[in-house]
Amino acid sequence: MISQTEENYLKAIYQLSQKNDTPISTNAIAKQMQTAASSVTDMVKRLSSKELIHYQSHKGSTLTEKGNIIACNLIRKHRLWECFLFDTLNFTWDEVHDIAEQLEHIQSNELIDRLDRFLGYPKFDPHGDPIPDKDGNFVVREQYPLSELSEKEKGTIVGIREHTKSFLAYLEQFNLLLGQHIEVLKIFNYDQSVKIRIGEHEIHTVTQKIANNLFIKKD
Amino acid sequence: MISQTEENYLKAIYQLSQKNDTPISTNAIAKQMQTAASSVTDMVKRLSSKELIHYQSHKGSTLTEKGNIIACNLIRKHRLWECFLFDTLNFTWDEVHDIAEQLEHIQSNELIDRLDRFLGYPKFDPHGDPIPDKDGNFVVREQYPLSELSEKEKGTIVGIREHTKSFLAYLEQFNLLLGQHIEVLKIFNYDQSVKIRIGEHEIHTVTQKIANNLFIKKD
DNA sequence: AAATATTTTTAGATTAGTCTAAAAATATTT
DNA sequence: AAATATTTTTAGACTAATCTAAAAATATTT
Ligand SMILES: [Mn+2]
Ligand SMILES: [Mn+2]
Ligand SMILES: [Mn+2]
Ligand SMILES: [Mn+2]
Repeated sequence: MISQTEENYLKAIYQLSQKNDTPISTNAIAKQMQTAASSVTDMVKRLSSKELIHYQSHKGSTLTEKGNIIACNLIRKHRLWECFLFDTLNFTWDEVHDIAEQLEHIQSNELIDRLDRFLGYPKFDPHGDPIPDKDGNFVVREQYPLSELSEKEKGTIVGIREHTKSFLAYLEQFNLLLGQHIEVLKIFNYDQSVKIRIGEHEIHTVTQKIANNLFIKKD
Repeated sequence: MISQTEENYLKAIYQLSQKNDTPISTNAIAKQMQTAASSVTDMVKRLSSKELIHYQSHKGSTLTEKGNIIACNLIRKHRLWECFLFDTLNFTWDEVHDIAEQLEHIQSNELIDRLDRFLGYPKFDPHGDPIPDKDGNFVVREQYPLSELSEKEKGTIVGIREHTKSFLAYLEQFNLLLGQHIEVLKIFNYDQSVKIRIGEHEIHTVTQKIANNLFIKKD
């Protein structure tokens, strides 16, 4: 059996591997998990002996096939529970993550299958992140950071790069929610800020930082 | 903070206290929790130091006000999750308990409030057991074991005394499910077995043991 | 009341997961 | 190439939760 703690380490390694193609350093895991590096060394040895990761002293860790399946399934469970919390129980998108962190560890394949069916086999979670199917396949979607669109281009908000509470709160404030239609009205050369129309009426100018963290599907 | 293990001990003590009005013995807890008695001694000392139970060496344990609130809330969560699994995800009543054992430990009052609302504030779980409200109040229901009904009496199945898989499987087999209307046709003096009509047409004779474990609300 | 049986606690060990401080290995700068 | 800085591992300790075996306390039988 695999413990919740072990699962969390596998997930951390999985997530760090998305950004980075090289083996994941002990320090990087420590930072992600908010633990001491020495704790990580202990844990990667254990995970390695269970053949869930490849680990070489001083050279970092990568998931094995087995480890990858577990991590991917954890992501699947996390995101399906986020859908449930958002769609069914009407939590807001900034509230769902913390509860899903707990729910993702519930052990029952049947439960996840039935939850998936109940939710209508969603392909994306409330943050626009793709939900892998049972075999770990993700839907890929053509999307661009808002900062890469040109003036006059139109599209729909489909995802976000950052998931911090403060970013989510900002977006909520200005109604920059998933599914909103936007049009790029003007790009200011001076600081790369972007003036957009949100929905039918609202006009708002966002900084380059915001524009960089908002994913748009072009119409 | 209180750990899942501590919660499970509190629940065990709570449940044993329902049947028994005296302090709960270390051995009784050990049996319920399927652990060594020495492990229980360690744990009751810890729970006592946290003021969740009253414990005196060699004299047993009882819940404090604080411990009782936690245990009761755990029961509430367990039963609400069972409702969700049964009503919303269409699990059968013999499947829900094991998954609810895990779900009951999810920490979020907001989640339970919303789940309660979503389910329509149910008063009883899929086994007919009452669901305490936020303040720990249970609905009391006038019910009798089938074995206490007389010939010709009619009623509705509203609960069960035993919760074992084999008992649930038996009841399912003969359609003796919650909400079914029954009528006592004949009580056999010889072995106290009871011939009943189930619903409109079915006729079945149950042993005294079965009759004793089925709760009926008289019409 | 003494002997015997049962229950409960203590003693001592183990495992998972964590920490701090020191040592060792690797990377960077001079 | 040597000195310095950074990263990683080791050493040793701690807590929660568990166990077995032995000791102590309590209950039952004779
Ligand atoms: Mn999340
Ligand atoms: Mn998400
Ligand atoms: Mn149950
Ligand atoms: Mn139940």
